Amino acid sequence: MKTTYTYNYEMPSVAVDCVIFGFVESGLKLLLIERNLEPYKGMYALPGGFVLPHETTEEAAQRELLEETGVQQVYMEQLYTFSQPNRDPRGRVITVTYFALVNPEHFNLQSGTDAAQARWFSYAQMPQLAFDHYQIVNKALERLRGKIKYQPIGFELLPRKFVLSQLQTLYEAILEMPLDKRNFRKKMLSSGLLLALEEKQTEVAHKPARYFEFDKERYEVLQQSGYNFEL
Amino acid sequence: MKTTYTYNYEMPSVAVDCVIFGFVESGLKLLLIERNLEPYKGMYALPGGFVLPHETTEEAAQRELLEETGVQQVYMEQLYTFSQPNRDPRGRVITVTYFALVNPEHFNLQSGTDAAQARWFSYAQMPQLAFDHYQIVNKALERLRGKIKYQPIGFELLPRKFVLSQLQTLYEAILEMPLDKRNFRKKMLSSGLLLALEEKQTEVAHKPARYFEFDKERYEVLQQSGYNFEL
DNA sequence: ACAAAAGTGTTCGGAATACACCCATGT
DNA sequence: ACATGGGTGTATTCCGAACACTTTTGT
Repeated sequence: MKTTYTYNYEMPSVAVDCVIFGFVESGLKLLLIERNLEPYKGMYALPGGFVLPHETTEEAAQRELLEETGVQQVYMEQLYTFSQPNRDPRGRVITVTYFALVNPEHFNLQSGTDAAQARWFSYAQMPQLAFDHYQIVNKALERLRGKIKYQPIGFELLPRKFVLSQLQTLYEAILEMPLDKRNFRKKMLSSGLLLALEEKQTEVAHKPARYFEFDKERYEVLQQSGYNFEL
Repeated sequence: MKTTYTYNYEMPSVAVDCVIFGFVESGLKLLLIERNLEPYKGMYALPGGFVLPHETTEEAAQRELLEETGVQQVYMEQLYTFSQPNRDPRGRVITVTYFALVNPEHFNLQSGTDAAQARWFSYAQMPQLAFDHYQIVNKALERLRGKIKYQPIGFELLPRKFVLSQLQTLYEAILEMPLDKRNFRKKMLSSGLLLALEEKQTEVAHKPARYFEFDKERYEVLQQSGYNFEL
């Protein structure tokens, strides 16, 4: 049941693009790919591609993410749909964008794969981007900042076990403001979403910190009963 | 520079659908249109249609809203993009949805126009809907409820001048919970976003209430300086 | 011993909540 | 005079913000 259709430049096609955030070297970074095809060959762009006939846009985003970076099973959420008629010089392309939070533990940019062309950039050091991707990144950042205040999504960016100061550094990086250590700990610990592990840091030149895990099951239970995480 | 591309599969087409909320007869209602074409002929559905080649999805939504209901210049916001491959029996249609808040003052369902087939329904009395429109309505309600707590969008649903009890009734209808009168007034008045008018109600069989206006300019100024409305 | 980050409590002010009666008008 | 919704103040509780010192480890 393969069919061939011809269409002229006026018909929209539908693509997806992903804004992938990672917390790398204590900073919030996003993943960009160097384009090796025209248009915008050689420029950096968001990972993405066209939606296939049998898949939802969500599935397309997951597939592209996997193909281009090797990452699977990440927190992903629909961001916004961009539809300026001239946003792609090849013709009318409407793009449904997603933002994803990846945990560096499950992630390695491997040479020899498609992901080899991918690099982490901080927002400040980001190069000029292809298409309207700069706009998309801005929208994603806005959403991430809004979201982190009332949903515990920060954990998606950290390794499974982490230390409270890492979590605080992450929040400070996203919100771009310093937070008070005692108040931050108080709020996090009292949320009941952190599972204290026995394990502590070793080989650090200071008092070793306790490791914690995010208690996802607990969060889901609490959510059912109308609980809402905040800050 | 017209180009022709060939694809091996059917390309999706792109539509828009609008969830239009109105505050009618002291209740939150949404506007549905009876379909007079197959598929789902005779069923109710959200107003919407296909995106034209030269317009953004936002423009398409505004245009459809105007064509089908005669309303212009309303608060409108992108909601979500739905892309289940089988959501439309005619073929692959991806729909970008919007939600809109209309002020009944600027709005009349006129017979003799396209809008004649439109009717207000409360969520509870809503008939079965065509396509996946029920899902879309649920998403819109969720968004409306989330949004009204931290953005002063309630005013978009009321006439230009209104009375505080109307505003409270509206909030109660959206949030589906009773609110304390004194606390509600305190918060609203202290927000600085309400402009007290000299005018009061007339011909009411009780103490006449003062009219207020939403001070939109003030809100925009406050927003610039980092202010955030809440509840 | 020193450097470096972990860990810990209390005070204060402002906001959220709960709550009940008098007022102005039309009938 | 009565019914109807408009309009008002206070006491209490809870939460966010500010703030400094001791502990544990490695070097």
